[in-house]
Amino acid sequence: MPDTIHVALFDDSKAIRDSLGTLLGTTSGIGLCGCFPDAVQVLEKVAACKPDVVLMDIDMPGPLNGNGIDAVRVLHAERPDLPIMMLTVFGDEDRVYDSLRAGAVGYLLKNDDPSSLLEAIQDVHGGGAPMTPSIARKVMLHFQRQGMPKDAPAVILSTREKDVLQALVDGLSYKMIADRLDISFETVRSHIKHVYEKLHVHNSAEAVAKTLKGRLLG
Amino acid sequence: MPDTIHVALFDDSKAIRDSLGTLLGTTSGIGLCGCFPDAVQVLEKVAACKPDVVLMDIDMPGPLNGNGIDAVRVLHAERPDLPIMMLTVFGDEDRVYDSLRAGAVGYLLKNDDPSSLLEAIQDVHGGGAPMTPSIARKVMLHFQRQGMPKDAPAVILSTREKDVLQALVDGLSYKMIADRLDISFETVRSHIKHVYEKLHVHNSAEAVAKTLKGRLLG
DNA sequence: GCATCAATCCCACGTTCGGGGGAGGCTTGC
DNA sequence: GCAAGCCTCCCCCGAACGTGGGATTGATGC
Repeated sequence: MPDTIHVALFDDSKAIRDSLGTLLGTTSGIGLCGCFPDAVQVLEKVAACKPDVVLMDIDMPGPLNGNGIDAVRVLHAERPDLPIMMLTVFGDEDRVYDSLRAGAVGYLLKNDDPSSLLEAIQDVHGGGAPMTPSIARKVMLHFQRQGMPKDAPAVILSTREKDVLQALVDGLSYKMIADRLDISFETVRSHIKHVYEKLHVHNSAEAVAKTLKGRLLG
Repeated sequence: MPDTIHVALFDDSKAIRDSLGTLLGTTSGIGLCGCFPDAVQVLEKVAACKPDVVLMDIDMPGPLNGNGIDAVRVLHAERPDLPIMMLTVFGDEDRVYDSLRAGAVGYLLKNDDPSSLLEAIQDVHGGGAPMTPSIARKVMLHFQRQGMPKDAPAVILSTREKDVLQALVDGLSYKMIADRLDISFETVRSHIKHVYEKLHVHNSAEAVAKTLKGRLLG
């Protein structure tokens, strides 16, 4: 049966392993080729059972610092073409996001209904990346941030505006900026107000982040 | 009615405008605030009808080089917080992908059933980014491509301290950080106090700068 | 058992920011 | 000439921040 999708499952919860394992093992078109309570020596385990798709619990205790994300990093580095899907619970978006950065291609909720799970596995095996809109949005933000390689500068700052922005990046307070540039406190505020408008930000931290990530300054 | 989502629709097909417009106009919780056959002067049109969400046909003729993607670019540059969703047909993945690069946050198929459309609009308005697995996978590839070289941490932050620091980099206020991490405002302040001590900084701008320059976070 | 530390929460206090105005002088370009 | 943009300065005012003290719980380590 060449069109059977072989799945390896990593989860420290026996209940999950049992229920998910049974579901996967009894579904036509999908076969459970390995089932593990931890991800130590994940490379060896994967090499042994040769899965097409890996399901990895996002929250697994173990020597790999307490979750499955490091296992994803290791596995993805070694086997970049092997799709990994995270198992998680509702509301754990930050770690899902970290997992995606580590190399996972998607995730599914442990309490999704069976048909969704199977559909997601087929999506992944078929080259897709199932994710919810809110996760997708986080990915999009980072994706678009570097979307423009060498395009227009996008934001045009005046000389003085660049000066105060640089000073912000250097961690100076408004008062210290005024001193460095030898202008009044109010002028500093005025420039910063304009910078915030142009960058579409609302505080110094965001301005600095956008500046450094977008290389707005020399 | 503060909980009504105001939608602006751009599509050159009268049939689509009529059917979609009627659907949106008659759904409670959603209001059609503008409906246009082209995207010329898109900024003015949007400014006039003040939508919460923009629906943009991906394939619209006009002076803006033949599709709605340039309109997205223009609109997103000026109004980065205004979510734009593309209207497309099945199998048009490359242009959907281009749209996402241009700043759209999601897309929907013109022949999706009405409930999916409405759900997607609500997703987008709620900060999500609805997309299909195959589109998501394309995004993921580029997203993971720019894996960063990991240097020495130099400074050891606890898990929670990294969380709040990341939130600072994202431009959030203390209040918003408390909300994101589901902890109290005071706890956020406490964590940030410790982060500042460890990084030897005295404000958020400096902390963000040191973080991004030193690659202290994943 | 005890020390340590991370993580959570609280209070008080002054300082700093952020956003909303406005205004005058200056150069640049149409 | 006049609009537009930049640079400079000023006011008000509320919200947010930074720093100084605490406290409690739980896990970890010796």
